[in-house]
Amino acid sequence: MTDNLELKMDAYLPLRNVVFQTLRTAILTGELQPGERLMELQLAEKLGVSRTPIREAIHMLEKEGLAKIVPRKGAHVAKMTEKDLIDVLMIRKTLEDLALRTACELITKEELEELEDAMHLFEDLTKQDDVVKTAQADVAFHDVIYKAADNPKLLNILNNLREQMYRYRVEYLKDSSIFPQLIKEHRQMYDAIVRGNQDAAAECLDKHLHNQAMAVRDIIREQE
Amino acid sequence: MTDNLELKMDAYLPLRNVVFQTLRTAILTGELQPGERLMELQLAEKLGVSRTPIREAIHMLEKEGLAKIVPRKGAHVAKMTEKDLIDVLMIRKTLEDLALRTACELITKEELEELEDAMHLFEDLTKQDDVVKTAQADVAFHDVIYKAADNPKLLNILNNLREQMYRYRVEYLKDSSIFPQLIKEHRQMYDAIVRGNQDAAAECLDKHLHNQAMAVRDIIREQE
DNA sequence: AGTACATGAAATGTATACAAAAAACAATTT
DNA sequence: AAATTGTTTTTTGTATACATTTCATGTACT
Repeated sequence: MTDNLELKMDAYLPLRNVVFQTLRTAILTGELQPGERLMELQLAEKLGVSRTPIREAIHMLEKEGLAKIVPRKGAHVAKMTEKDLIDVLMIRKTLEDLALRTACELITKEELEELEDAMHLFEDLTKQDDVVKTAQADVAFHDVIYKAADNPKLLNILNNLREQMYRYRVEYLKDSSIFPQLIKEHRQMYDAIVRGNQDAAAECLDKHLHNQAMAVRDIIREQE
Repeated sequence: MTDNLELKMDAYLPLRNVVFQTLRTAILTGELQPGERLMELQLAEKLGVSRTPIREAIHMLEKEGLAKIVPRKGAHVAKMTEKDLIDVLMIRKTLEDLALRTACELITKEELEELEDAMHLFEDLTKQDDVVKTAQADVAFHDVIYKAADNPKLLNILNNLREQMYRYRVEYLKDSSIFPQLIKEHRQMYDAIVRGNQDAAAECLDKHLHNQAMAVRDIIREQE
């Protein structure tokens, strides 16, 4: 339930993209909650545009797994059940493992430096109190790894899967007591990658994902 | 280049879905070729509808990886480079392995029968001369396996990835000399699943995919 | 000749109007 | 009171009109 969606008119982008980004952020931050209806006219009036770009943005959201469209009924913010979570996790685990191992083989010196920077940035941000930025920094850390795997399709799928869990995860990042654990996991993963030790890196990743999963599961359970 | 697209008015479906199916089939059969432009007005006139459902159908095609949209430039049928093929295959290999192993654990007696039926149907169709039906039967065989894994998201991703290669693969199925090999691979995979031997099944799958990949690669190379 | 710029055609982006379906509500019947 | 039907309202689906951008062509100027 929200009243103050507002467009950030980034000049030259098609309106549908601006609307998409606006709605996406609203969903990821929980401003638009799972199950909430996405009505075209209502959103169009709220954002001051016509229905057309709203429709197209909603279709884009559906592509990302953030909205569900039911023909002739309308759209709503996608809900995630515990079964969905298990399914997504199984895929993520498999693909993140692939990405990580590939990255271990292909990563360049420059990318290793990027990874180190991303790690430090995350650590610094945990000391401040900005959940959104901290979450973004965490994403950025993993992104460096994904990108090093040099497979855009894989990157795309992983981002999609991650995003579906992301909005539940923001909640979990509000609990700052977990930061030390996250920092430790990042460092272990970084070290393993530097050493080129795929198995060790994969093991870290597995734990990291498992922890995330447990946290998200708790939040999903609460919601029901 | 095609002139005779025609809508199959399946009564109660939203027009966008009908248009989507029409265009999808045209792409998968090669009627609309990789790189060919998808112009809204042109398609709208050809199919006798307005631009709106065409636009929405094109967005759906993009979601499936069959079309590429460039803002303010328009859309075209997606092209696949050799690098794309390698990337897609890496993901497919990983996820099909996951699906197969999960299926080995979860598959029911009924589904095993379905799998056997699908296998026989494929074998029968290879004796006739309908490339499209044969290809569909091959898809159906693998679908039974995917479905047994009981993970709709995984099913969805795998279907998408497969579809991206499918239109190149139709060409390759026209060469009927490869049928014996395909039949053999299906049988080996079926046997391995019946025995619950995950490793053996996975090995079959690997070969199966490898063969497909080589064939698609050749076709892609020809196109350049 | 070659570059820059103007012009026009064609395509996509957006808004709006109208049609059709679904949902909400009221009235009536059982 | 519950169920059913009919009516109104809301919402999505589709068509169309208008705005903007892009691309190609052609012309003027150096």
